[in-house]
Amino acid sequence: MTTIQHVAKQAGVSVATVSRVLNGQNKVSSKTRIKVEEAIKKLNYEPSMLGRNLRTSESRILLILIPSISNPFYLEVIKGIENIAMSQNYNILLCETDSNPERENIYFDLVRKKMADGIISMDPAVNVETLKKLAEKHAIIQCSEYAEDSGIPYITINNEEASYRAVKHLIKIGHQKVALMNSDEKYLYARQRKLGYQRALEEHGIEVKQEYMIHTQQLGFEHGQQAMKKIINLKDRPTAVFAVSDLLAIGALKEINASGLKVPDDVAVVGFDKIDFSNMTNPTLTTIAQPMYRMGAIAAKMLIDRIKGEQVDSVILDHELVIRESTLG
Amino acid sequence: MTTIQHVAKQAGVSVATVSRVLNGQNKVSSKTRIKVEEAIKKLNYEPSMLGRNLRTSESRILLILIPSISNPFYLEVIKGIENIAMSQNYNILLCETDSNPERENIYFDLVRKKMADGIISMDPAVNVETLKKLAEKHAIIQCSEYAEDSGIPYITINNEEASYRAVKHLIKIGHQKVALMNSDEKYLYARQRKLGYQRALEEHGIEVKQEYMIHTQQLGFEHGQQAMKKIINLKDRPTAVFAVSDLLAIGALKEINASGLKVPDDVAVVGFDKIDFSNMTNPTLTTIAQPMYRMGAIAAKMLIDRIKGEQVDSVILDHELVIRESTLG
DNA sequence: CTGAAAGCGCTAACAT
DNA sequence: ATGTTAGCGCTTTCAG
Repeated sequence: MTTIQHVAKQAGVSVATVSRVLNGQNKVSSKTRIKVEEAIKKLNYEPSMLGRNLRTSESRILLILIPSISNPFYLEVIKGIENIAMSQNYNILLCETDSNPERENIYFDLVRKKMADGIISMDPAVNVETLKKLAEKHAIIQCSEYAEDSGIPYITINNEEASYRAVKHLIKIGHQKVALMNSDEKYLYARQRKLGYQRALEEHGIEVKQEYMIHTQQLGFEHGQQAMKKIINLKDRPTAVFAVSDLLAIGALKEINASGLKVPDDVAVVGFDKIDFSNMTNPTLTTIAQPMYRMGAIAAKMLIDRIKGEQVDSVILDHELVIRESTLG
Repeated sequence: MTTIQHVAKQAGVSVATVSRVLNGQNKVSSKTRIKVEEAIKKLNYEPSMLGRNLRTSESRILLILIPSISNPFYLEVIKGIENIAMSQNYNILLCETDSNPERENIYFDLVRKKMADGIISMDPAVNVETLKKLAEKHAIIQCSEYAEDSGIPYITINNEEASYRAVKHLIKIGHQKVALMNSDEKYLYARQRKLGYQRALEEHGIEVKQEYMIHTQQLGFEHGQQAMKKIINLKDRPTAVFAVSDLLAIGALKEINASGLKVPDDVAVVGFDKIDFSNMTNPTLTTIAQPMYRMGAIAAKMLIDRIKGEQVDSVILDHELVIRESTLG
């Protein structure tokens, strides 16, 4: 392997000078710079990050914690993170926890062991206590999902408001019997979206029925199908469903169809996230758009600032209701 | 920061002994082992990968090159890679090239600079010459897409055969006018799947029409929609479409629907990959199932073996035709 | 503007 | 079984 030593010898300078050229420091005369550059080219030298990383005591790796790689919502956020990270010479390690504490701990170890410089946590199931502990010594940002009083900076949207608007839209187009397809209320976003749902109903004098609020274990198509099955079998069947994830909503669409009912005539459906696929279903899905890319980009910037030792403030981003066929007519 | 030195001092042993305990070597008496473990716990010591990595001259990172993170096909493969990698204490760096040579080069630099120990390339658009050059000094495996005579080990399925079976199925259920929705033929898999398409037609004495073979720039819903628009407007409209990706097929489904035609009665559709979505469409999509998870797992094993300096052989995996509603009736 | 030298945290001969 | 020591490849004072 060619090292900085070889280059120094070849160029007839010291390793320090080679290092200076490598790092673009201007304290090098153009004559020696050229000598060094020629040596580098001639020897086909590639500086090793291993040496540099040890010396500078950084890994230039950002860790991203997501529950599942299968949810397109995260993918779009990741794109935002990635672009900012790359532009600042950071690389990202995608860590899928499957909401499994054991896996989570393996990933946390990565930052403890200096394999990563910081964490963007998007996992609702993350152990907040561990996270807080970790945040004492390491740079951490919470993205989308967060623990309110953890003291760890976060970026998110106003879930309660978004949910409120989705349900209000359903009420406005004439629905009185609106079901909520929610995920487990141990997650903050689930509690927030439920609050918005309730506020919209109450504001219009509609009774909040316990049996209209269905919970799913996870956010996947199949879970949406199963939950929809329950809703369809309700004795006073709802005429509209607000699902807290497009994946659930799409599963619901499928199930409604399978049962011979029509969307939106028999049951209207609203999803959440505006994933690409939500525009490919038949009918297309009304949904809440989150600025996923921007959320990721800002989260990355926040984290890098944090790594640099700066103080950063939490951020709340806007959302938008996108009306499509599943609530039309 | 607590280092191995501190632990050694605290335990009253040498750093070598601490290192031995850390790496689970059995050449340590249980008495000293306990002393060391106590010191570690007391000092809350976490070994730094940075030091170890430099010393052992490895990064324990595997680089995965994919064209786009948005195609669920890759996600499933990645899960397979990830599981094997984690079990062997490797981490994976997901690198999305967007089929952009510039980005590709940035990622290649990561292995040149010892930031990664090896590469699993899944990018059809990869620069084969660069890859070959890189493979001289670094561990590389090609996954799914490959360059035939590059000398770089690969794992894939028999694309020609898979395509042949898909088209044969369409012919068997009565279709004579079968369109091929292919991607750019600069990609090997596109050429192979075209070959299978042609073979199936020829075997049944059906003329291969140039205008029945449509090409898309990328594998996305919208590209499938656009391509389907062209197919619908053909003067002798095909009654069946074989798309080389589920994403394209789902776009096609959407477009057929939008034009007022019915699947499968007016147009039958077959996709490729069996991504999760393919079972959520209406109607559900007939498709070729690839063993994505297994493909990833084996690719990871191959790469790690390669990193260890072992010789590995290329692998061809099985595929399967999954018949669903889009070709029923 | 350049060089000498220290040292980041760890592992692995080699010696005992 | 344990300790001593060299050194992985790099950056960064500190001198000159």
